[in-house]
Amino acid sequence: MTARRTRGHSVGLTREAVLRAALALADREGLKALSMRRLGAELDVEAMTIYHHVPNKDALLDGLVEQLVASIAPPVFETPWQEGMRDYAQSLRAALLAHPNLVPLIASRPAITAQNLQALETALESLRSAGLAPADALDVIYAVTGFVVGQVVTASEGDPVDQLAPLDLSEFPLLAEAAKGPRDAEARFVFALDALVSGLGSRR
Amino acid sequence: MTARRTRGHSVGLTREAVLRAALALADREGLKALSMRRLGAELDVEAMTIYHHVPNKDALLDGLVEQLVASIAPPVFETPWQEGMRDYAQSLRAALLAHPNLVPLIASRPAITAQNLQALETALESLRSAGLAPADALDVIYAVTGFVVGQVVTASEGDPVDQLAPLDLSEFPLLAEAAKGPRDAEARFVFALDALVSGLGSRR
DNA sequence: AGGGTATACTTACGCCGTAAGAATCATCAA
DNA sequence: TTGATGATTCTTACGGCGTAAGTATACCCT
Repeated sequence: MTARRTRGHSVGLTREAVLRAALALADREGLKALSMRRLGAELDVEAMTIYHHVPNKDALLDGLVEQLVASIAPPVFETPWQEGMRDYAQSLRAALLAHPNLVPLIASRPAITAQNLQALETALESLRSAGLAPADALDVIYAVTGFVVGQVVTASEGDPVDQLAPLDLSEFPLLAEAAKGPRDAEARFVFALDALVSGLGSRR
Repeated sequence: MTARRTRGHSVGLTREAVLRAALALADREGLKALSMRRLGAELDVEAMTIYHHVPNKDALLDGLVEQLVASIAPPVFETPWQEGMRDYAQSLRAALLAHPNLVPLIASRPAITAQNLQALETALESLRSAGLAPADALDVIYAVTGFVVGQVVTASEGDPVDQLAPLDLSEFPLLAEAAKGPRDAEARFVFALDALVSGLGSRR
């Protein structure tokens, strides 16, 4: 009854379609669910068909992080550059939090592609007009990028404070007291980001 | 000829021995090589035997990160606390760099155990005698820990500057200029760490 | 009309994590 | 001494994985 496709009939698969479906699947069901067979099913195609658009699974995963990194708006800096740097950090964090299941991927594969290098170069230009020498600018970008990744990674493992509930709080009085505050992940991030950026500013 | 063991003969396996062998294998051949069968071979035991000392593979991986986190010397803070915080960051970084293959693990699983919470509580005590209120102290520890993880994670993906070689440098003049400096990963880390810690200090 | 090329499918191999159960050993009570 | 009990290990098997190799079909250009 159903009009089953046969061999040779193109279904119009493209690398972009594959990556989009992979991203959707990973977002929806997690990285472990993202297998070639499962992704094939999602695309209504046999697993091996995907290999016509992506050389292997690692390349597919690389494609996912490349897409995610590319989705970040290229930062623009004015004088002083601190505010632009905070904006950059926030949008990087937002991009990561938009796809929490991909965070472990980001943390384990390089995201250096020609396009991303171009964005980096543009940022360096922008920072130079804001008064930062290229070497210093690179250090600053590097510091902030790593910082954001770290904050997101450690926070996405679950806030330590949240894990206190099932434990005996009385054994950890200071922790219990510290956890009383209304601080959430966002506030903590802003607090640390402000500290880092202001520290970077006063140092160079 | 060889004295082959048979069923029932205990080989004296313990959870600790399993974790040690797993760590050694992951260090030597990477996370992908760390399969239950392969680990069994390493211990001269069938794969299923391992399940008597560890409920499943995820628990084994959790054990690895728990061990790694526990290997960090509990930080001690005096007045002012900034120097102790830098020491803590350095020893955390050293612990991570000592097992680079585990970094993706750290980045994807919680490391909250009773022992680690105890270390955290101790650190909070120490920070309070150094003049920091518990809530602020927790924020600071949280900021620095995430920062270190992020620096290690992004740096262990390979320095972007190192990846420039095969590319056309003339397209990215500022990047090329910035890469000329003698900055290595260590120097970059210290630079960013100093900025963060001093920023944290001047803020509270 | 016919051959080349792109696309998709099929089959198969060697891995993986682990559920279920059988075999052997050490210990101890009767 | 014997026999039951529990601890420890090995064996077998299942479903899933990534992907190499080969096959079939459809479209396009001459």
